[in-house]
Amino acid sequence: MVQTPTEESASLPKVPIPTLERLTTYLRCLVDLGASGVQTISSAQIEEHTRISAAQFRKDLSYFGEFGKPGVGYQVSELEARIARILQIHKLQPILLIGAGNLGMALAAYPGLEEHKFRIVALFDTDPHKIGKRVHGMDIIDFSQLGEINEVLQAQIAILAVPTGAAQAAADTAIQNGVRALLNFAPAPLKVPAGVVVRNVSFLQELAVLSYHLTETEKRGT
Amino acid sequence: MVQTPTEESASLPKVPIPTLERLTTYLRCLVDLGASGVQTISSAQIEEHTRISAAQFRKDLSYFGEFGKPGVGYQVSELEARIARILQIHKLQPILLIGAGNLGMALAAYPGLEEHKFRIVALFDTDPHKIGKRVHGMDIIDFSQLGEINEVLQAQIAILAVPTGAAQAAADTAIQNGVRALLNFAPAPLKVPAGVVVRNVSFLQELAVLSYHLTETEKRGT
DNA sequence: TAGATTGTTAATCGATTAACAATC
DNA sequence: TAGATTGTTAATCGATTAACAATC
Repeated sequence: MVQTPTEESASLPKVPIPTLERLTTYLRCLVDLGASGVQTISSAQIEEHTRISAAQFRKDLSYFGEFGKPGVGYQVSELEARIARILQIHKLQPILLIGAGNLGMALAAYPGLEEHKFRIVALFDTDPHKIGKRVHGMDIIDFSQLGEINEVLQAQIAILAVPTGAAQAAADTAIQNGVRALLNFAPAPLKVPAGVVVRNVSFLQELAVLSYHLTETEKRGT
Repeated sequence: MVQTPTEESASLPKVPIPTLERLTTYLRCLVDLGASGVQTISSAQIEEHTRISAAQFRKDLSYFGEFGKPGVGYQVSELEARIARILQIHKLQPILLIGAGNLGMALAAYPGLEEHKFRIVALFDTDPHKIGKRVHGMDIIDFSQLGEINEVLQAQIAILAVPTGAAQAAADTAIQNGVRALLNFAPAPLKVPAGVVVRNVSFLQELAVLSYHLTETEKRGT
């Protein structure tokens, strides 16, 4: 397997979103295995640990090149490094956090982010009572200063933890100032220009799906 | 259109998860429209508001019965009520919240839950420093008392906002005491018996997908 | 070489989109 | 009746699963 120069770009085979989501699961599994001294693993072992089928694992990796040796398996440390690189979290990934309410604060305090090379580098709010306060080693900054701040920080990812009504405006400002990817916690469908990616997280949606299944399983059981 | 007795059960046509997720979007849209006095809407208007195609909307509804009148459209109030019923949020849906850390507290404080008929009825933790404290009108209860508490409360949904290492044990206890649906914030794949539903929320997964797309859009752009 | 396990191709499954007959 | 819009069927698209030739 020769290290082709444009391994991950080439002809852009369009990676399915579910594949990208599973990549983080593999990565976590590899980190754990590596920490416990395992050097080499097979796709069958990945299946045991993650409950994701061996076939699915191999198919997922195939979007990005070749990673293993037939008859042998995968080298844990190499695979780990390459997946991290694919997800752009081999180096620290700076993030703007907009909204210093309950959710924003909880996210700012979440240690898992740093472990995965995501770092919240600035925390914005519009509430004068909050601006200037220190949270988790960061000052809460006036949202109107986002532009000048991000000229320095150059973050491309922003988390929106603002009320529904403020989400679109916050997104617009972020995008105007260099942000190209948004994690949106407000239950409002954002309009963004081409080239900007949005992922929505909705607790209500998740709970509603669960709630529906309560009746479903009831019926099947009876 | 005759109101068949078992409209939503019948032959269990297996509703796709994406359909259930979109149901909450329709519901929110209908609530908004209803509040602004709209009586009747067409699937085309739903598309305008939600960016979900009219065809998709009609297909989604078709899993649950007939809701509209050809040539006329849908009655907002009726459709709203029926979707709420499908999702089991026409009545208050009680929820146990396990873990009173930053995330747990933020969720306990989230007003959106009550608006959608979800109510956190008890908040558990194992930390003696937290037990007994009052948060948002609720006492933080010793996790070991979950069983006796839920004998009274009879909640079937639990939110797990605990550290990764504690997730499986917390899930097991919850399930032993009547919980049949879990919203899991820990990045660990839970093992649960048949009949129990789990939804996982992973900020890291979301951020990783975004992070990947930064390079992708770069390449396409160039 | 024989056994193991990969990467990939083909078959299956499921969800979305498009088209249209039924009906208000 | 003519126009609008539904619910459903068929066509398309995309992701997952299974099978296997290539290869260490």
